[in-house]
Amino acid sequence: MKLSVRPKLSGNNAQRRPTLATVAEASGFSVSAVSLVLNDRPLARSLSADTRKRIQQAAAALNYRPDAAARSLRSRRSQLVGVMVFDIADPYCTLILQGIQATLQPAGLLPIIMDVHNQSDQFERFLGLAVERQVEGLIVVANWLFVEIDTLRRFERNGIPAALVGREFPSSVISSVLIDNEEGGRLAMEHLLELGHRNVAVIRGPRQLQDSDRRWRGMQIAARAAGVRLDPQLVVQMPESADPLQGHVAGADATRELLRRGKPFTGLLAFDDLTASGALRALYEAGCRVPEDISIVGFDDIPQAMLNTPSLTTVSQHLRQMGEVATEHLLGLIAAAQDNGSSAAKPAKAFIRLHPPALVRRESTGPVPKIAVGTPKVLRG
Amino acid sequence: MKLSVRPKLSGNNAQRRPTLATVAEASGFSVSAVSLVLNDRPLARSLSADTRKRIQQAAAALNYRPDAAARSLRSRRSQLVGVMVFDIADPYCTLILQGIQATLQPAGLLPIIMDVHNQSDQFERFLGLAVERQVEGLIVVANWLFVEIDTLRRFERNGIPAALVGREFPSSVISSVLIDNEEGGRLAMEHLLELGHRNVAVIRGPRQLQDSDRRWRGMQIAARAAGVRLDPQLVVQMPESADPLQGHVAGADATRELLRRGKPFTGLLAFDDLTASGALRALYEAGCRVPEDISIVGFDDIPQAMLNTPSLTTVSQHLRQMGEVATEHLLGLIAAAQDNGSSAAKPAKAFIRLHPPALVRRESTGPVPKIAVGTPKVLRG
DNA sequence: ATATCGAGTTACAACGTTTGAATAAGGGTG
DNA sequence: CACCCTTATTCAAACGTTGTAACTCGATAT
Repeated sequence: MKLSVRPKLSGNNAQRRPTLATVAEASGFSVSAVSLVLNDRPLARSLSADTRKRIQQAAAALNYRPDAAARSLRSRRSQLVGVMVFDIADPYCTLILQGIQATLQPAGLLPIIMDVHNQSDQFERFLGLAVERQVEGLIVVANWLFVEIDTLRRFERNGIPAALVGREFPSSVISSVLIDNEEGGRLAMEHLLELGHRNVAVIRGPRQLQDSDRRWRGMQIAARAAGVRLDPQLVVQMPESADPLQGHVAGADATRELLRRGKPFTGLLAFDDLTASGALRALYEAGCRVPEDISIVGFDDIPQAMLNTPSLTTVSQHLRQMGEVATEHLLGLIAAAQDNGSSAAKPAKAFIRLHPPALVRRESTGPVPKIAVGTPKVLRG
Repeated sequence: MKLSVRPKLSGNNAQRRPTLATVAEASGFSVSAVSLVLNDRPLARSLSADTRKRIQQAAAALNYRPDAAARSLRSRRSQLVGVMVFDIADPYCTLILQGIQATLQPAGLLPIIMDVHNQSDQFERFLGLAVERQVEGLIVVANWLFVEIDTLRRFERNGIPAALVGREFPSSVISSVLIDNEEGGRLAMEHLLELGHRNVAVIRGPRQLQDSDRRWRGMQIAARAAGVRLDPQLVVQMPESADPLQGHVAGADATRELLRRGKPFTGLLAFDDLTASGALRALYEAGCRVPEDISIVGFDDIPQAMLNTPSLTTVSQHLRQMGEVATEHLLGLIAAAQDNGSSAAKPAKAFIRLHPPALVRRESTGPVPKIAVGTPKVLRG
């Protein structure tokens, strides 16, 4: 072992992290051999067992860790996946994030999470970053994202595999995983109908959200099937808002509006759980009890739905699972992109996966009150 | 312009992303010149204005973006900061995260967020990843982190600048930013005392959390100062739990226990907001009204505190701000580490910053009831 | 004796960027 | 005209990895 062969390494004792060269020197083999062994490449099979052992020991002794930058540069694989959420403070997002992270991890990929806060400049910035970092894929949690559809279109160009969660997007390239909103709306309405409610109020979500219309359609279908008429007087529309947490006050406002209109109702379908919590507040102020006087159903099943008093009956989106499904799909896309490389550019047709919702019965719904029409006190008589 | 000089570039039309060489070829200057100009290096001043313009135009035309991997490799700066949270689904974390992200962004640093889920193997994994990715700094949101203190100690070794949020850590290297829990406890207790409450119950937090004891101490101090005795019968202890969201059920259980003991009380200091929401539930079940019968104070001021019915009076931690402060401090550490390089290793003494809390008055507290001692119905008579 | 082989191992050229040193062309000055 | 000083520009060597091509060195076949 000629120790003075690499004066730079032995001389420079400003203790840098060990590199392949360090391990090579320590073990007495070449850099190539070390790389082969530590990556368990097929070629490493042709190295003698003893060599492999010595290299591994040396690496362990030095606590060697490959440099991700060098590796990405050389292998053109960043091991990074960009994840864009519209607002990380929204509980809706975090569960999906957990699903994404859990699925990415065994694949050896690291998520780069970015909160774009519904701002299109942040959106641009993130796209730029994603390209610079050479992310291998992109996941966008987009249900409450108000960025113009056109900006999303930009994804298609750069050719990076991408998946959307919570929003359908007409594209030949980008797939979507989202809840079956129509079915969810149906479930919610059916639940109230089964409990005997006939006067059902509805708080429709903001118009810019795809979800709003679909849930509403599902509710209508269920009502029609049961031969129940939905009184237009009992339907209110939430205003547009860029902040999902505003749902609470919007829900309270909408409910007060309903009460003001004076039309009696015993059931209330809120756009989502935050809306429902706002409704709870408004009803509480008005002095009517849930579920004794009025039953409320939410949507999403965010963790807080369980914490409300009374806890919310809601339509579960299985958010974590949706994150998992989207990520699994993305992993497939990434693998495909890696494979064909320059061969037949098989574009792996985009698909849209509607995730089945499930009704979660909790305390905010109950049988229709027997006395009178069960309207709140303020409306009786 | 000799087009065939670089056959590799012009021949290989499997359209890769443009590199410096591409821009160089297009503009007719050297790679060095392009690099100099695009990075606005001092040396670029010596290039003619015309040259600079042409290079910039070429880069823009090609939509050139530097490759982060190559750049990190060469410059030994990853532009990455590792951010560890104990549970990304905890609203406590997400606000801090927003503060971190907002502060990191103008500094050109990208956070790598990792949810370690209170598991020590995840913790290890993250540390490994952070080293591989050569993160320039580390932020740990650690208030509800149960990893043994020893594992945290490992941070000190690797020499990466680090900051903790929400937990004090005896270290000469790692700084902490956390709420002044004692002051917070004091504020909460004083608030109830000012409202006239004399029989105040307390739900103490899990023993493993530093926060628990300190808040308790602050409460005691305030009580003593006012000459009010805290009845041990009115103090309950939350069990240990690795899941912060469990706080809700633990809070409900603790409150039921308080009611069971039969000692009348009109005020209740909960460990945190989730605990308080659990208390709300238990009191609701027991048929007593908040704040008419009993006043409740939470801690943290998570967004959901506002959404409760009634909304929670609580002690605000200014979570976003704490994230910002910790990050700013970390940026300083990083800059220092970059500067001295091999010169005097000035270790930038670790500091502990106690963030001042603030009482937020909402609906869950009110004046002590006049009738009787204001005990819940079940306890009266 | 030489050609052939395969097992074991290594040299070397990338990947895209940065940067100190080097070069080339003017433009005075002695 | 040899000198040095700007000004404008490029060279070439890294950074740590990876993977292909090539090299040794015995052993076996010709």
